[in-house]
Amino acid sequence: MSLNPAQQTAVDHRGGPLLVLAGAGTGKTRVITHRVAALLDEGVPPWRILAVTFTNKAAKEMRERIDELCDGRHETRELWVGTFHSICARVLRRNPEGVGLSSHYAIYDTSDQKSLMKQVLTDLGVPDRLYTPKGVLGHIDRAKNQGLRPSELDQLQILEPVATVIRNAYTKYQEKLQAADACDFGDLILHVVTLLRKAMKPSDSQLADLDPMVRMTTRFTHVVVDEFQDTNPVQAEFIDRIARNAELCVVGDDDQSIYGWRGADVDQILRFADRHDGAKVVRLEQNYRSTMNILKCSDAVIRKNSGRLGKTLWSDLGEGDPVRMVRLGTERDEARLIAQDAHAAIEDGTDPEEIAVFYRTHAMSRVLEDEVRRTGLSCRIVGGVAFYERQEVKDTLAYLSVLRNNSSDAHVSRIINRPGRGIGNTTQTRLADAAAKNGSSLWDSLLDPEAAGLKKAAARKVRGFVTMIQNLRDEMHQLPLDELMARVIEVSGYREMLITDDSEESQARLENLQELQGNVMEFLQERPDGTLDEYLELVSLVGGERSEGDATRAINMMTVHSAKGLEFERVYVTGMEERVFPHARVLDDPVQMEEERRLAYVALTRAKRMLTLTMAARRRIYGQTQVGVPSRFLGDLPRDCVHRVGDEPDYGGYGRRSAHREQPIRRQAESWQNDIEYDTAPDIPFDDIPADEGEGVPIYVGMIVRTRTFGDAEVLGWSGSGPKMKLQIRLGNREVKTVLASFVEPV
DNA sequence: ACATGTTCCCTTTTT
DNA sequence: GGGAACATGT
Repeated sequence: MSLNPAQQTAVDHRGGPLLVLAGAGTGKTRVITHRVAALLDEGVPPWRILAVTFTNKAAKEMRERIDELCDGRHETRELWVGTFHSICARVLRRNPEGVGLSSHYAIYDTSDQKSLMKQVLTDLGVPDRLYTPKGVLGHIDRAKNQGLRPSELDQLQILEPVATVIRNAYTKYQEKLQAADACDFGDLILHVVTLLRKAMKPSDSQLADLDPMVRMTTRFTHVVVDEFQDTNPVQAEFIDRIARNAELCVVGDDDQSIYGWRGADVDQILRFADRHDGAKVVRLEQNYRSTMNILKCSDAVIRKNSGRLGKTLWSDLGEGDPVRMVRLGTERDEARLIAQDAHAAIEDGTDPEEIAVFYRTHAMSRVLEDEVRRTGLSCRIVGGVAFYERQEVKDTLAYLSVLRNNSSDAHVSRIINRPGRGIGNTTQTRLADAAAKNGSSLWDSLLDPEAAGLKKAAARKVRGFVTMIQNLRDEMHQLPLDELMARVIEVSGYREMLITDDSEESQARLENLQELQGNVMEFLQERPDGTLDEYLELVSLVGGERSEGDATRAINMMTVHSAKGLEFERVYVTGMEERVFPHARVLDDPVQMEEERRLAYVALTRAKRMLTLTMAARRRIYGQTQVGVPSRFLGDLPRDCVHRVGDEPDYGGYGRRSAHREQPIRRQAESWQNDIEYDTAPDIPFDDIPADEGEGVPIYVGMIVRTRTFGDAEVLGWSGSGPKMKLQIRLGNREVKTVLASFVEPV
């Protein structure tokens, strides 16, 4: 299939900045890959081209598709294709000294960050009920996303006295990171930007030619950025600086900006044309993915946002089936319905890989996974508890990390007593205190355990640990990576521990370690001379994305966020309820609500042929039963594109749940397969659902009740029934509480 | 030092 | 409902 005129224009444009506004499914990736291939064909050396994406998956796909297009004509291995984070890690690995790191620097993930910050807050003697590691890190992260260092923190306009605490914590946190020869995700970008800023003003122009960072700013003649709407200010600065001598082409869709919470700023794309003189703007509006019914629904949702660049997608794939909107009793029913419907579709010949189930939060995945598996289908959870987050995997990687960088306390303390070797809490605390007193690393204090005040027995155990690491370190230089990892698992006693403990869980962990070893071998196959540093960098950055090792054809399940960029024949979007999607936390913030709307837009536009939106009348959310008020997004859908399916109106309270659970779902699913329309509940999505019956006054969400202790409050949900019924209520000061229903009375 | 019990938060979304 | 951090008991 050849490119359409707009796509061709975007591929061909040369000589100035280019902004491609690419709606969902309009062939954005095609444009990028064709553009890169065309550049190569014109004779641009591959190492002068940089392509940046947001996820590793996207990077991988892009590289593969470029490879395909080039068909061996060019040395595509020399192309720089990667995520912001992996590109920056790569630059940093080559020039770490400028920001005080060694070339063995470790990359801290969220839990490493937290344990470090906990230490910082303790050192600073900050009241720990007021400042949680997570909260403080949130501020710091925000600062880093904007390219701000501790001294520039006032630009965030945090109020005193919080600002002072944050500033001190930020400063100290960076000191500790540096002492640990480590950096966090935010630093990867910010450090490189810092280096690039310095490189921009070389003091001596002759030396400048030799400075690797200066060369970095002139290296690339073509830079392409995907998903530009998701860039935050530092990332944008990084691009500007790295592309100083390059033709810059950014591709994105303001309607799909869903990472505002991570510091992404839609302004980057909205103002691109203003900031880059003579920028050409190309709009891609022909959608090759979805039927018109799906597009009309998507458009109806996104149209309500303000401040859009604006575009209208069209497709010549026909009207297609109506979008299905289904209300069910509980989240269990919802899951079951999806499982059965998917099952039926697969029996009709649909490829399971072309089926996807989306949810707003990870927590919702359990029930869905459960029911899908129960119908005998295999499913793949994309993201979620990532492989590299597993304890045994993290431990093994921590061992490897300590082998070449023992200054990272977080890693040393992670493995010092795992598997258990009798170095308990007391001992560890003593060692940590000694390290703190000497201003040295934890590892240094292990070298002289007596100095830390340890008794003989404890000191001997510590020595044993140190010797073990040192022996492994000696082996490190002689062994290939895969064998080294095997040695670590063996010598550390990890394998033995898992075998001894004969539980199912240990078995699974053992298998995970085997998978990890397979993973190293894969790495070595791809990069035969790959180093330990490179491997650890790779796994730290690949983080969330689970290895796609299992080749079984399975249904895909994921959050809406991780669905971006993907497409499926058949899509189910679950939890279409107020407080779920849109999420409860955005209800009173119009800005975040717009992002939520874009998120819904992303969800709907993933579907090619069949889109099903489901909601549950009652849903358990951390133990609490919440009443499902239909999502406002459902209300936005044009009625003539939608086919509504509701179970029989069920105005029973939660107490009747078990009776309800017996049959309706099966009946429902059959009704679909027989294509019988259910029109019994025409207006479901827009009615409030009365809740409890038979227990005196009916209770419903949004009802105002009076309490003796807290005053008037709004009912958010309930759990239990009869005298044990509990209500979740929001007080006048917005605080949420759970109280016994008997404590309140209607106003 | 480890096993067991208890409380507390939690949950938006990811590199 | 559930996992992690803390507390207490052996």
